[in-house]
Amino acid sequence: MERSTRQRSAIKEALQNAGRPLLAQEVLDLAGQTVPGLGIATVYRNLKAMVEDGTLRQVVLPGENPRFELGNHGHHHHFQCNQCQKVFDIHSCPSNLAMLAPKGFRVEDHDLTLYGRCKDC
Amino acid sequence: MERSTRQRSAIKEALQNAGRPLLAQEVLDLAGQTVPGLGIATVYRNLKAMVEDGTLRQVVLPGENPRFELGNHGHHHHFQCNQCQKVFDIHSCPSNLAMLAPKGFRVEDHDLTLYGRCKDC
DNA sequence: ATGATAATGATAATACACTATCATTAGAAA
DNA sequence: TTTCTAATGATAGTGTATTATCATTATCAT
Repeated sequence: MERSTRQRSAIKEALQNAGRPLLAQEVLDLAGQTVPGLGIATVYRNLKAMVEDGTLRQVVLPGENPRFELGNHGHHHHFQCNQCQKVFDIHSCPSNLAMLAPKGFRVEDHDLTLYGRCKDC
Repeated sequence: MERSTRQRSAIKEALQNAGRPLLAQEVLDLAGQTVPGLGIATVYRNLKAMVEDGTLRQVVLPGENPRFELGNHGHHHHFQCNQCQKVFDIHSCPSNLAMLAPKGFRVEDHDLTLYGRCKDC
């Protein structure tokens, strides 16, 4: 992570352009259009490094492989399309979730995933 | 699944007594107290069969291996303790989640996980 | 432009949850 | 109790996402 490379730029650009969390394989497919021959090892290496330095954040949905999105978003949730399986950001958030927990349980955080049809499906 | 065995009974009993979703390994640990020598293959075999016949349901939280709980609960959500990692049922459910989705997205279902400290931690 | 070395790409290796295999054990019908 | 065979337990095998290895390439300070 000391030198700037075409590969790393293409990976970050792919995430920016997509505007939604991408699987490692999706990153390879998209960034690979900019940098032909891009290797999957390079994708994993850079995704990992960018998560560690805070550039990216991992998005893990139930039963799914990790996805990656830019790390400069605030707290938000996700929507997964039942048809195309793509994941989208939802920038609103329900309140009062803490009161759902049983007595004696302290709520510190939450994860919410909505499922349905995206606007393209 | 045609004969009744001590192993299968112990597995189902472990889930009933726990009253919360268990990992396959947790099922082995608990049911293994009733049936010494219980094998992990038997646990997986029976969990799979019981999910298929509806006796059990799989509970998958983000980044976690599948857990199993009795299948006769209605729609509900889960709470995971940040300390002991155990998962508990939450039998209430927030409403109006559908309105969180962007225009053009149709919401059909949702998953909610609360995180924090359970009453024992 | 050159040299030092970080980064890449191909692919072998790893990790690990889960499944298949198969000899042995044990339900349950007769 | 005998017999048939489903079920079990030990363990080898599998699938697959991710990581390590290493020869080669390309960045960038000089």
